[in-house]
Amino acid sequence: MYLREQKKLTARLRAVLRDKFQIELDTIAIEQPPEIKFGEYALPLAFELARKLKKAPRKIAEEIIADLSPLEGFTRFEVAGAGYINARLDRAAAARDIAAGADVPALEAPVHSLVEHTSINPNKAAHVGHLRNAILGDTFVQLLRAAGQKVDVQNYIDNTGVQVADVVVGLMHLEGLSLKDVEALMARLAADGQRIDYYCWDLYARVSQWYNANGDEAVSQERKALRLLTLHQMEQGALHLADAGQKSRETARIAEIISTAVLRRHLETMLRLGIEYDLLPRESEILSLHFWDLAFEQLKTKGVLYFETEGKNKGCWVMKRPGTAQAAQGDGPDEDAKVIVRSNGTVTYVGKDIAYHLWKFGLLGRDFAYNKFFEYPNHTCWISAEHGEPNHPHFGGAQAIYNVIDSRQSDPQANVIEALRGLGYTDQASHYTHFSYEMVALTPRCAEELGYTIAEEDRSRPYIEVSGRKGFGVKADDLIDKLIVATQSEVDSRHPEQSEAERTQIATEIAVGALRYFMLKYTRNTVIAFDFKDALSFEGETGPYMQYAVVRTRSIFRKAGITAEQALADFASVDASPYLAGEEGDGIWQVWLRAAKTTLLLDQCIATAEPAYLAKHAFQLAQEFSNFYRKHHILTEANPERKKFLLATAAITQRELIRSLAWLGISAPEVM
RNA sequence: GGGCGAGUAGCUCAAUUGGAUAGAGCACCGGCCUUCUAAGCCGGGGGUUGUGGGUUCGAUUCCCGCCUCGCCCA
Repeated sequence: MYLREQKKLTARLRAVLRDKFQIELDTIAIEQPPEIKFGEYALPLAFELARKLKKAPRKIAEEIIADLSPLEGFTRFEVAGAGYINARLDRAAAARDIAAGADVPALEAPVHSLVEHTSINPNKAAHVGHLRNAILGDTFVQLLRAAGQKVDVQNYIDNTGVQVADVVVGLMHLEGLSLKDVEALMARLAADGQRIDYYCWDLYARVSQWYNANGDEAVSQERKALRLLTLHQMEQGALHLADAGQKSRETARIAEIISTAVLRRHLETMLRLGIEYDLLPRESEILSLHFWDLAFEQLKTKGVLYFETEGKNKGCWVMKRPGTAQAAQGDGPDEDAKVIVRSNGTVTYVGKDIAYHLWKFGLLGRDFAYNKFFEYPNHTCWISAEHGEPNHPHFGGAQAIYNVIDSRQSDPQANVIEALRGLGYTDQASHYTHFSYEMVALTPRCAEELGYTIAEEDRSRPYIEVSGRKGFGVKADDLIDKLIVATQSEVDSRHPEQSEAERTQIATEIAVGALRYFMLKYTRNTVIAFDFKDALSFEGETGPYMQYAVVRTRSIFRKAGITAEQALADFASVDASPYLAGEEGDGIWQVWLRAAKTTLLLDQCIATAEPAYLAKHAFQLAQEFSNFYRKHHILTEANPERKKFLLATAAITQRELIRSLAWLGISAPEVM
């Protein structure tokens, strides 16, 4: 309702400005007055026009107002402050409208989007930083789908990278395991109910330590050479080169076993939070299907890449960095250029990423093959393959893409976008969003709680970066387990009458709600300094607070003996105007107005790629309802008409809160 | 050295993208359970928005300088 009326208002304003002043404004700022008693919309545009028209803002505002009314749905317009135009809605009519149904955002044409998130190196357990990524990504997927978009969810897997190689080195050279031994290890871990990702977490940290060789430089070099050799063997094996040899095949096979098993664990971990994927594109197929060769041709033909013949990048294929002017002729080599193909012929990460992104937009001229990999209750997650199953969904060829990748990768991401633009794909480049976010770090106190020794200079810092290499961090499953234990004891003591299974179900929903809200309440470019005290909090601005508000509405309808839908239907015949007037009415109207803004928030979150706004919206709605709940006792209301109105207030709150929470991936239990 | 981001209440964060009296949560103090679930509500204290200038009707927001911190690139 709010968004629709807002659009109506701005459309009328444009018409008035055109007729009266012959002015077209590209954007009309619209906001809410500081207090609800001033109206629902505030327009500061008279200030802007004052200059252009050489008139006092108040005078302009008055002239505009004269032509604004009558406008259906609005009762009056008035000038306030130094020249604001405040618009008042017909509250009773608006309330009927809100009760009748949620407005859907107008969609020009259904867009096919592709969201990539999670993308954890499959060599260790997921940690809190990965949770932020996956929760942000998954929430954004829900938002896009709510707006009517067709969305593919992809989780890119770097299964042939140096991090997987490190774990392979650990298995083969620290543990001295053969391929057969690794298979036996996997079977043993499975039999003991141990998590392979946890095993790798420790091994990865040990290998990283081992490379240092206690500071013995010569030994260290030797061990790092072993890492490169292993990486090389993995690539050879992935390419099925005829001369790969037995050793490479075995190394590649171990890498595949481990990375696939760890990947499966990641999917299980994320599924605990309700996060699902459609496709897992892997680097091994980008290599074996020679995506790069096709991209390289395009890049050379269009002149995006050029062969450097001088300077430090001599012998490399390079591209100019975004924002820098094309290197001037005869002005020496562009030393700042980004190397895409090294002088030894190997392709950099950015190079492979360019090829992959051409595929995402359907511009590469080649496709993956696909196999089924993971079954969810309602759909299948596919994985890239060299030779796959004949019948598979179509992936790639998206119109808009969102890459949920932390802010440290903004430089390579910018390079990929620049390459697309250089190739002439400007439309695609402008629909390429690096959905960037800051890392999750640990507070020094949290690090000490986990048993890590903290250097003196780190102790006074607000946060310490997690490091998989050092095995320093909070594992995702550990955190989820901890949250469930905490909520479980609370639910057990509050609801002894419920069955064990029901209590566990409720505890899990609350734990997930707490975790997801915790990761979503911060705006993307805020570093989260993780602390168990904050993450395990269920009071104040938290997921459970909002779930509790919904539970209260459920309880009301249970005792009232009607459903929320009925309450809204019953409200259709009520004249709410007496209950929406005056100071008391202002307070209740606040709840209605907030509820009516959900769709506006959905729009804003998508436009800015910022889910935190919706998280805040849901919290504020819950907060306003809690306030209302205390003040107005619904079930004991004597006036039957007013009771219908109060029930409707609870019903629209419930409807909009559940809708918003669902997009955030937070469910609302029956009781808690 | 270059690029990006950040600096707001004791702490953790917001601020509708330049608008009306800068708001929440936590912590602290005081009050409210015989009424729809107290994981709640109400009240209180707490601010020179890092700093110096500039732009204008108006700046936490935009521009320039400086300071501090983080990340990326070399």
